[in-house]
Amino acid sequence: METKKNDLSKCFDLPSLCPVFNIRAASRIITQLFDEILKPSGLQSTQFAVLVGVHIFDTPSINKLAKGLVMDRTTLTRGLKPLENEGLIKIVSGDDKRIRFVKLTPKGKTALEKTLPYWEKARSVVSDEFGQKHLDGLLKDLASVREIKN
Amino acid sequence: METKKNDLSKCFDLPSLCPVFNIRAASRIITQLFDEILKPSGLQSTQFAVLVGVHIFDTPSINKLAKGLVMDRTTLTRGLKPLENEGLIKIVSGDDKRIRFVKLTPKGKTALEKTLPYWEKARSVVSDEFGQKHLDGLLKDLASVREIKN
DNA sequence: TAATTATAGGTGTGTATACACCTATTACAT
DNA sequence: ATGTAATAGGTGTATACACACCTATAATTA
Repeated sequence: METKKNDLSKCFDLPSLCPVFNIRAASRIITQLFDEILKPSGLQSTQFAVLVGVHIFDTPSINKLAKGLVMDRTTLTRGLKPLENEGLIKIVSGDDKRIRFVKLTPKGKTALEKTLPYWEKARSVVSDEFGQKHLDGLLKDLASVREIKN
Repeated sequence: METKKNDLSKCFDLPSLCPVFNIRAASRIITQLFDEILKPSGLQSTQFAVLVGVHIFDTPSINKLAKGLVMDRTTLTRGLKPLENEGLIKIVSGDDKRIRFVKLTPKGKTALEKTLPYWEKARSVVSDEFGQKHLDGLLKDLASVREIKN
C-alpha cells in the first residue's frame, strides 16, 4: 500500500530553501562582522542605526523612529535605554504630553561622527567579500523585503 | 578655507546601502511572518530550525549542531532549554564525558511533523510575495553570505 | 606518569526582539 | 461637557544573540 506518510525528509531542504533560516544566519554573520569593525567606536550596529535614525528623522517621536527603522516600537524603547544612559540621546517632551521625542545630544553627534569611518570600513569589507554589483543586488532585494510589511 | 568636516550627510545612505541595517530589518520581517504562520504549531522559527538541525544531523553534539545551524554555541545552549523543558529534545552523554548529544524525542519528532506544513505554507507566502525566481536568487545570496565566515 | 594543551560545554552579563497588556493623554462624537 | 475612540508609549515576560570567562575532560607531550 502507498503510505501517505508526513515524513521528515523535507527537513533536508531547510539549509537551501528556508527563507527564515537563511536570513537569520546571514544576519548574524553580517552583524558580527560589523560589530567587530565598529568595536573601537564604542557603538554596536543597532545602536549606530538608531543614532543615524535619530539624526536623519531629526528628533523624531518614538513611533516615528520605530517606523523609520522598521523596528517594533517596544524593541526600540528598550534599545534607547543604553544610549540615554551614555548621554548620546535625550528624551524630551513637547506640548502633546503623550509624545516623547528622541534628541541627539552633542555627545551623541560626536559619537556618530566618530563611528561613520568604521561603518564605511565595514561596508567596504562586505563589498570586497561580496562584489559591489552583487552587494547592490542583495541590498535591493533586502529593501524589497521591507515592502512585504505594507 | 576648505573645511574637511566629517559631516553627517553620509547618514542618509544608511537605508539604501547599509548591509547590516537592511539585513536586520529584513530578518525581523521574515521572522515575524514565519512566527505568525507557525504559531498554531507551537514552535517559533528558531526552535523549528533547531529541531530540524537535530534531525538532519542525527543526534549531534552541541558544537556540531551549532556549526550546522551557523549559530554561536552559547546562543544554542540557551535556546535548547525551552525545547528540553517541553520534552521535545533530550540531552544525553556518551563515552567522552565532555560531549553532550542532542536527541530528538518522539514528542519532538511529532512536533516537527506537525510544524512542517506550516513551514511550507510560510514559504509559499514568501514565494508569492516575492516571486519564486526572485526568492531563489535571494536565498542563494544569503547562503553565500555564510561563506564569509570561512 | 606528570604537566600541558586542546576540546566541549556552561554561566554572567548586556543587548535585541516582540507579543500581550497596561496607563495616560488627546481627539471626537453625542 | 462628557463619554468614547484613537493615539503614544511603557512594562512583564520569554526568547535570541554573543562576548568574556569559567570548569571539566580528554589528548598530547616532555
